[in-house]
Amino acid sequence: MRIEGSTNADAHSVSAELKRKILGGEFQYDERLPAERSIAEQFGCSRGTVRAAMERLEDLKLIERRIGSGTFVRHKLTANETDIANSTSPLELIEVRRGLEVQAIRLAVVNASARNLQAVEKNLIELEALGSRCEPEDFSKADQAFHLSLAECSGNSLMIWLCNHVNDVRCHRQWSAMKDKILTQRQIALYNKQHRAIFEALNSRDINAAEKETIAHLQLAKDDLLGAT
Amino acid sequence: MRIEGSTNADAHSVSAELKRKILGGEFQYDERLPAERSIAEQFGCSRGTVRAAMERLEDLKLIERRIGSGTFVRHKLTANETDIANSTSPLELIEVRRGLEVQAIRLAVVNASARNLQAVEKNLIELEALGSRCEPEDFSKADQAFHLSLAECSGNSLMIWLCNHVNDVRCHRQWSAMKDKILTQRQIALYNKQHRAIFEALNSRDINAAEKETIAHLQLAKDDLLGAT
DNA sequence: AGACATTGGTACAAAAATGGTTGGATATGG
DNA sequence: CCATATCCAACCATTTTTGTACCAATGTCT
Repeated sequence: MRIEGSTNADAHSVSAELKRKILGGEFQYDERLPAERSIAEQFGCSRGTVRAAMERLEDLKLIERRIGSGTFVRHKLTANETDIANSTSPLELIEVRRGLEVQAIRLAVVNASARNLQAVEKNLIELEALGSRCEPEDFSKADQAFHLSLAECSGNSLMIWLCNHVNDVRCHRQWSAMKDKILTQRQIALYNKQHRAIFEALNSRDINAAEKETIAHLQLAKDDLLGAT
Repeated sequence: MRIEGSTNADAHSVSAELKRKILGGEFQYDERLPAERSIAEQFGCSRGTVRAAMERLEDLKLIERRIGSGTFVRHKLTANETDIANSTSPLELIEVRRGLEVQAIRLAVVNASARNLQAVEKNLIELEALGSRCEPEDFSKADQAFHLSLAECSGNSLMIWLCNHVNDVRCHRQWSAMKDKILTQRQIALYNKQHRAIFEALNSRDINAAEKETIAHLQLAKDDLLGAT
């Protein structure tokens, strides 16, 4: 298990995270990245590990490094990254999730194994442990993990695949820009209540309650989205 | 037989779950899986069991293992969406369509333009013109076009994109094999009645009727599928 | 111009982590 | 009883990560 921030990270996860931040626009073009030693401290790993990750990104032509100066973003995307993700608005995303995840929870109630439920509960507990004062970024990640573990319960490969890819969209720019506005302490607390309710319904195999709670959850997310624009 | 011990897992269930996570995209291409020892702990089984499961996945060319480095996803199938298609059963497909298309029709009732409705009607007329004696292959194509034009009405680009790709799955092997059994004259006539009902509901902007008819349509398809196996 | 701090680049050895392997103990079901 | 499967505890070979030290280039200050 890779847990961000709190524990050590290997070269793969470091490069993946940096890549995500660059492609997601968190690090703008031509911007200088933090120093290697600084990133190492931030990830809780050694400088050598960070350098290994950097070499990967350099091979991908995502960054350029200059001795004594720093590391700079030099990405040339457009071709590969102009996928559906970037042209999808957060509102469109919620509408699709409402279709997919409501059906997923219905299947989950029927098909979830004991192990599936344990995984969901684990993610739920981690999510709740973050508390309502956590960083929106951290909450968003844990929230995504929770919802994906719900999809897992469906036992339907196609459903899982779709939920995974649809949730990837959340990492992109338009959504990132709104996270800070929407994910206030108050809303996080509300969301967590709903997460708990969804899990309880699923755990007791109550299909109607599970569906109702999931719809309520996505409806709230949609309302928050509309309120923030 | 395997009694569902809540914690222990045998090689079969471990490999099945890992396979699902790979196919579902939770473990993406080129990503490193958790270490064997870590997976063993997670599943509450021994490392040997995990290794047995891994060997299965290696035989299936799903993963590649490197000493001292780790286990990596080598599944070209995750690279594009047509591959998940081949490993999706018709039943799984119907379940996903039930999620997507029901939501699509709800959005369609709200958002469909006059031009959208004309396109749907055109496809519907063509479908009906085929009659109930047509080739299953031809009906399937026209049916697909009709359903895609419904998705178009949603005005949600992500929804349209997903419905397009999900419907592509129908062109593949497992589905093709069943077409001839299911698409009898009698069933084609039934399906066409439902198509007409869906269009009428959409055209008169009756969201509840549209949803009800769509659910009924997919339910019938599901029942036929179950009956044919 | 010169001193100094900061940056990435390099080298090397110790420590840790990883998959691969072996042998024997312990069930479980035929 | 045997066959199969699982578990456990080692050990091996390889790779990765770490820690440390130092080098070279750059930027900033006096």
